[in-house]
Amino acid sequence: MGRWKPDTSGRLERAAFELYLENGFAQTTVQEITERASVTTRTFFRHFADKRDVLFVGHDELRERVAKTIAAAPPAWSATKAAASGLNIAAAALQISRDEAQDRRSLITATPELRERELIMFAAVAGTISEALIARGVEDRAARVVAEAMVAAFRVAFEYWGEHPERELPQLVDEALDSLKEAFAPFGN
Amino acid sequence: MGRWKPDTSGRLERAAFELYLENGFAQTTVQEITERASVTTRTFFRHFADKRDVLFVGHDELRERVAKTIAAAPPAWSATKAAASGLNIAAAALQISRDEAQDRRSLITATPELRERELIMFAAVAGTISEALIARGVEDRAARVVAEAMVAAFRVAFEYWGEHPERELPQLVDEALDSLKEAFAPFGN
DNA sequence: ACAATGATGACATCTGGTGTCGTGGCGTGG
DNA sequence: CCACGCCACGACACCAGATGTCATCATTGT
Repeated sequence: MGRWKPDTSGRLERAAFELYLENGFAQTTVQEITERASVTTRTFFRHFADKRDVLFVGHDELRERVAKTIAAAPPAWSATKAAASGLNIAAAALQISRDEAQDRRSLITATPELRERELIMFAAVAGTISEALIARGVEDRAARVVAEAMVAAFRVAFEYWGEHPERELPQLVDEALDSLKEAFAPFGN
Repeated sequence: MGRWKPDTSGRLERAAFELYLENGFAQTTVQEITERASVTTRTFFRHFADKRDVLFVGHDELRERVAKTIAAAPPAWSATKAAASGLNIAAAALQISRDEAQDRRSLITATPELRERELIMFAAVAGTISEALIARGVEDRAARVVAEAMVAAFRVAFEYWGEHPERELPQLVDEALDSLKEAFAPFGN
């Protein structure tokens, strides 16, 4: 038996998530979280950069998977098709942990502070995708624009998923990307 | 002569902007700002929601102008063309106050806290454009996707403007939108 | 057995942000 | 011309998030 209970990080994460859902994000203090997890408040900030961070752990890892997927796409594929394959991985992952993902989503959309953080995360995803496209030979600025636009489509699909939880996220993403293609088709500009 | 010096809000805004540029955003305390503006710290928070807010005043007004421009676009125009006209207004406005806009841009990109706020602002712009498109008869989800994607393009152009201040922002926005059209052209999907 | 390591507790402190009440100049209506 | 209410700000108290620093002690490796 160790000096302290094991899995401090996990205990903090669960305690925080529970309390955020029970009482709301703003109404939850770090002290309450650490009391439930039986650590000091100082320890909380050793594991998470701030109160919001606890809701965004694991996204870095998912981003890596997206990047690898794009890198592994057949070289013949267009930039948009390669990027779309990456976004599909992310959508599928979220679809698997649907209920938890939706709970987190509700919290985030209800809290401006968390929305800000979410947007930073999506921006990071766009940055990663952009790099992956550049690695495939896409010109710099075009890569950035395409990555940002496609992440934007993903974001809209993700929002819509919150309003229609019974739908499947990967399909919603496909539909959003189709909207893009339709809107920017060369006629009707 | 009034009981207090006039234009408290303006004095605070200028003092804050100056100090942010002189010492950096994080290194500047609200107390320093209010001392320079000769008010109490409590007064600062009566005029601005938080320390970051001071750098984003006036954007609501610009957003309104964008919305009105889109609403006033010829009904025959496509959604993308109408939205583009709105973005051009914004780009032109920023181009006019180029130096100040670039100073603000530098500050924001250098400060994660401010980037978050900037993204919220762009999200608000996308929301406004989305509404304007819906008012023109565009279907809801398509409007959201198009608005977000085009704002994303604007954002990339704006970033690029920071790296190439001698270029003209409106033209950079056009180029970014062209990238979008090219990427989502129906061949090569 | 002993030293290095590393996670945590304990304590102090700073700063952003909010609630509340008092105060006095200004404008409006009688 | 006076009285009244409004409104911006000062003054004060207070909370919570976040950070720096040092002590502590199980674990691990030698």
